[in-house]
Order: sequence, then structure tokens, then C-alpha cells
Amino acid sequence: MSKPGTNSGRRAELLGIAAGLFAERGFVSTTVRDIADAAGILSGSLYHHFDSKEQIADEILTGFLDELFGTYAEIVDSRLGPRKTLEAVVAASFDSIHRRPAEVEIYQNEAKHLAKYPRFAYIGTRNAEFRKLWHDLLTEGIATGEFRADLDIELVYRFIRDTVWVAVRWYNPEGTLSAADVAAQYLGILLDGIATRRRRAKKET
Amino acid sequence: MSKPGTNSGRRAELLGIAAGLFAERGFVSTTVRDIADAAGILSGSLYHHFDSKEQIADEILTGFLDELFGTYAEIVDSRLGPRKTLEAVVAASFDSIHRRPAEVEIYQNEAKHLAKYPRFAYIGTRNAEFRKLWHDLLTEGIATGEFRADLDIELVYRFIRDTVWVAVRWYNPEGTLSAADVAAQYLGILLDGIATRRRRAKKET
DNA sequence: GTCTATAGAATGATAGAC
DNA sequence: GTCTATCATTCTATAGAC
Repeated sequence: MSKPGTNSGRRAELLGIAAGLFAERGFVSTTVRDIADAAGILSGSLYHHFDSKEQIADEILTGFLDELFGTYAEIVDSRLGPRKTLEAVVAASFDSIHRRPAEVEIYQNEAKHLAKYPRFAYIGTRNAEFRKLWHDLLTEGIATGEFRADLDIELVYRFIRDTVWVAVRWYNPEGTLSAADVAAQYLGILLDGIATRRRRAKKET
Repeated sequence: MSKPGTNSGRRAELLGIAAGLFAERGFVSTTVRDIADAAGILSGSLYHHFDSKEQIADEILTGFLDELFGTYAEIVDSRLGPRKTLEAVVAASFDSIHRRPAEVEIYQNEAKHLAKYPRFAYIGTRNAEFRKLWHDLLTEGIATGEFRADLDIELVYRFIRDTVWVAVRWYNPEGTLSAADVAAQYLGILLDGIATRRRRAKKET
């Protein structure tokens, strides 16, 4: 039960400490000594639990992504219709920022670099999965007439994706503004805009 | 004219090479040897032009920020009114992503870490300046009735800031989509939303 | 599960020749 | 303005004692 590779409590504890440091200083700037110091042990001792620094990041990311995409799958399977699904996916994303800020920050800041290595190939897979989720959602919403027909789906997808995730940079889990508050405000802007009167953008071509 | 510290052409060339590498690999992951290799010289020779690796990043950022905020100042001084000013600031921002993608990426990815060092204190100053610009703009727009009165100004500011700048991650200066196209699409979403019917968000309290 | 001790490589930076 | 040569430091990772 305490064999490295299975989940002894100590292992999870070390992963949490490492996640906090990776999020705060970045993966490359965080040394194994930093992690060991924060855990109250020496750097060499870390290698009893993990094969390498990369493996630590790997386990943090897989754990996070498996949980997140599990939640997305549940929402999609509920077949709420485009608008309600959009609201639920956005809310779930902000909720993950609230519950796992370090993991989201690592995903945002480090995934692009890590994805180059074979070990982290699943990052590209998850990104493609997320993109498909949004493309399907937006396409269906336009078909049902709930979303504007003149939208560039790929661009809207990117704007939503970026704006939701980048909020991890300023969102404070201990602050007065809850994840649900932020999600509601954000959905208000995304769905209805900030202008007082609907002034449809001129279509080009 | 060729004294290091003044702008010989070589110096600017080296800054451009370094900016590309910092943007692509990150500041800490880029070694002085990487920069020297890309310039076709040896790492020691770099120190004839610059005192340190930090100085290189410093000059890249100050040059970029001075230009960017000069543009913002011109726009504000034109007194176009809230909506037109908003459109112009957003367009100018996307234009800077088009013209200086490496510099924007460095500002986005590295500024947070660099800002901790006294040498980069101006980053915090610029951020505050940018925030004030948006707060004033949004406040005025609400006063004139051009923007919705139920907006949380600080949140709207963060959403706009993040969404505009984070686009540097996927925007391709050589692609078919111009910076003006992206700005127009983005403003369409921001001002009017993606939903077909205006459904005002319920106000809390 | 942690510590001692250290290997082996890479890093930012320097001094002086050309 | 670039090169040669190199220093001092820091890094990931390993081997074996406790």
C-alpha cells in the first residue's frame, strides 16, 4: 500500500506542494530542491517517490485533466441544449479554477512547452477534445437559432477558451467574489455584450 | 556611434533575436548560449553588448511598452467618446500583436515574474496605467449610456484585457485573418454578445 | 522514507588576447 | 566586435547508509 506508484498519502501531499510551486514560479524555475525544502526533506529523498521532475508535473496534469474532462463529459451527456450546456461548461471551468487554481495555472502556463515531449502527448489530445466540444456546441446553437449566425465559430471558441482559463491569473479563491459570481458576470458579457443597444456588426463580403 | 548603450544596428538585431527566443522558449529556458548561437557568435561576446541577460529582457520590454503606451496616449487625447475610444484601443492592441508578437508574448508570459525585481518596476506602473485607462473609459461609457449600467467595471476590464492580450498565443501574423478582422470579430462579441436575443442578466441584491 | 555525499552537466558571467 | 578559456554556481539525478 505504501509502494511508490500507488497513492500513499505522502505522495499526494508532495504532488500538492509541487503543484503550488510550479504554479507560482513556473516549471523550469522551480528546482527539485525547492520542492524538497517546502516538504521538509532533502532533494535526494524526492527520488524515492518520483523518477524525475517531469514525472511530478505529469501526475499533476493527468490527475487534473482526467477530473476536468470527466465533468465535461457528464455535462454533455445531460443534453441540456446549446445555451444551457454552454452555461454549464463555463460554470464548471470557473469552478475548477476555484478548486484547483495551481493545476489550472500549470495547464495554462506550462502545457504549451511540455506538450512537445512525448510523455505529455495527452495534452494535445485533451486540447483537441475541448475544441471539438466547443465547436459542436456553437454549431448546434447556431442551428437552433440561439446563437448568432454570423459568428466565426473557431474565433468564438478561442475567445471563450482563453477568457475563461486566463481568469486563473487574477481569481482569488479566498476572495468575496465566488466562482459562480464570476461565471455569471462573464456569461452576461459573452451572451449579451456590454453595449446598451443591440447594434449588429456589419457583415463583410 | 557604435558604443554599446547607443543603438548600433547590431544591438537592435541582437535584441530582435533574443525577443524571438524569449517568446518561444520563455526567459528562464532561453540561455545566453541560445541567443549567441542564433546570432552566430559565442556567448561571451554577448557581454560586449549587454551587461546581463536581464538587461536584454529589460530593453525589449521598455522599447515595446514605450511605443504601445505612446499609441494609447494618442488615442485618449483624440477624445473620440467612450465607444469609439474602446474600439480604437482594442484595435491598437491587436495591431501590436500583429507587429510585435514576440514582445507581446514576453509581456504576457514573463512580466509577472520579472516585475518582482526592482529593475522591472515599470511593469507595475504600466499595468496600473492601463487599468486606469480602462476604468475611466468604462465609467464614462456607463455615464453616457453607451454601456450597460449593471456592469462590474473591474471585471469587465479584466475580461477585456485578458482576452485581447491572450490572443497572441494563437494569432498568426502571416495568416489570412488580419489583426483588424480579429479586432472586429472580438468587438462584435464584446459589445453585442453571441446570443440572438437580448436577455438581460438578472441583477443580484 | 529520509539522509549523506557526490557525480555530471549546464548556466550566467568574466578577463584578456586578437 | 568576437574569440579563447575558464570560474563559480546551480541543477537533476544517483548510490548506498541509516
